[in-house]
Amino acid sequence: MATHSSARTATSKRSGSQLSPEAIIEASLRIAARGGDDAFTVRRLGQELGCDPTAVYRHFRDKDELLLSVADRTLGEALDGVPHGLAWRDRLRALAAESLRVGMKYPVVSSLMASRTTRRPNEFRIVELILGAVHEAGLTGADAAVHYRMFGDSILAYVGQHAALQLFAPTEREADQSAWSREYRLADRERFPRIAGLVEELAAVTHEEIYAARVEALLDKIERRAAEVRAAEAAADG
Amino acid sequence: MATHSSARTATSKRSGSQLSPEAIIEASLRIAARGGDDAFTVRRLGQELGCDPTAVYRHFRDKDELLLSVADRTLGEALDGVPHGLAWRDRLRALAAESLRVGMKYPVVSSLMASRTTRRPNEFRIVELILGAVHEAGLTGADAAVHYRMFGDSILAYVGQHAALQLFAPTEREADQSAWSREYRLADRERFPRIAGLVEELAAVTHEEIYAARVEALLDKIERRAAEVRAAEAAADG
DNA sequence: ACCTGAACACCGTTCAAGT
DNA sequence: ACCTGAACACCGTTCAAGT
Repeated sequence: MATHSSARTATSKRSGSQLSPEAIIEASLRIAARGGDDAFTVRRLGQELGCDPTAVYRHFRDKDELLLSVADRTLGEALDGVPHGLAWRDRLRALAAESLRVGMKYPVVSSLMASRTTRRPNEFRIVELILGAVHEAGLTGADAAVHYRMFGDSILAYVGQHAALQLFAPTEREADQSAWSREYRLADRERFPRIAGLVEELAAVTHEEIYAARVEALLDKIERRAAEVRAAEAAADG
Repeated sequence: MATHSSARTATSKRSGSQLSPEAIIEASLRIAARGGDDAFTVRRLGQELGCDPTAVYRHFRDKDELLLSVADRTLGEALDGVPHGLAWRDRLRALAAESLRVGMKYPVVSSLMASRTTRRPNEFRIVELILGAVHEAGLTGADAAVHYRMFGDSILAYVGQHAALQLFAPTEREADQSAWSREYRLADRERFPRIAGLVEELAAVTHEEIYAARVEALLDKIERRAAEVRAAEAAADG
């Protein structure tokens, strides 16, 4: 009896099952979605799994390797939200929207992945999707490659930026966000006439508007580049 | 004599001068530019200043307040690199280039600022510059505000993304970066035909090309939106 | 008035010890 | 074969004590 007493006091612990990479990834997603200061710490993960924090190192070389696996899961979740049968522009638009939605669901993950590649299956699927879309738009070869990177890297950066903001302690986030309606409202009209003249408009801009403008800028660029190439080829042929 | 012995053994310490916010900011810039794992830690800063690490808290409420002051200095450095007399497009292009250059000079700072505002003088100057440029492009009111945010936030996100990548330990950065020439080269041709077909082009894309495509996409968007508004106004007038 | 330095509550990770 | 838990080398920050 004495030998089981510590297991007794934490009845949720272990539940008889062995730890597995799968279980660790799923627990990571749960705590990442729950948010908070310790949204993705090894100790919090051990708590969620009901085991010693360091047990994770039996299944993943280090926390970074776990992060990449977890992140690839979130990429899959975003991908699954993109409907089939859309034309290239709507397909990329949907991918951008899903990436933001899922990214905000697991902000600690997307903020850490803003400049990373998972090099795992779901990333391959997303790359294939974007390459298919830019091909459908009319880009080939090096043009397709550059514009794929432009789109993919930008979405990653935007989502990571949004997510990092959400991770902030509410008080600091508020200070950063309310800058437009507070500090900027007090800007010296002599030195900063443009700011002074647009103070109301600057305070009224929403994240949705900004994200839409960013995504549309990228889609427009792909479309225009394809038109440029077509025009050049027509000129060469004629 | 005994009372001075500890000061003796560290002759570079204090050098008689009081600590000041200025001195702390400049020391922060020096260690941030030098890079490394402890590029911006309180302990490393104390070492650089030749004083106890916690002395910094006499002059800044916390590390975040110091970060914002340091970041605003880097914004000023970027701004000073933008030549006068350029037309709006070249002015924004120059700002984007200088932001990247300075951001990579202090990667630890720009990676931390990717989703932040400093709410300090040099940020006001940059906002004024961008607003002036979009106004020159032909945007007014809410359009000017949204497209300013689109441009400003995107540059911040791109530079932060680049900087975060550079901060990585070389081995991990290499793994992430070489993905295109390693993992992706091994992609299954059946499942990922687009990737397989563009493997060489994907591996050959440079950061400079990607950054140029991203920036030009934003500039094009501003120009096209202005043209749209002009066309709508002409239609309403005629 | 300002700086010091021990201390606290955290991190990720290692490793000898358990089972 | 796998997990445990003490320990290590770090963080940012607080606070009583020095000068």
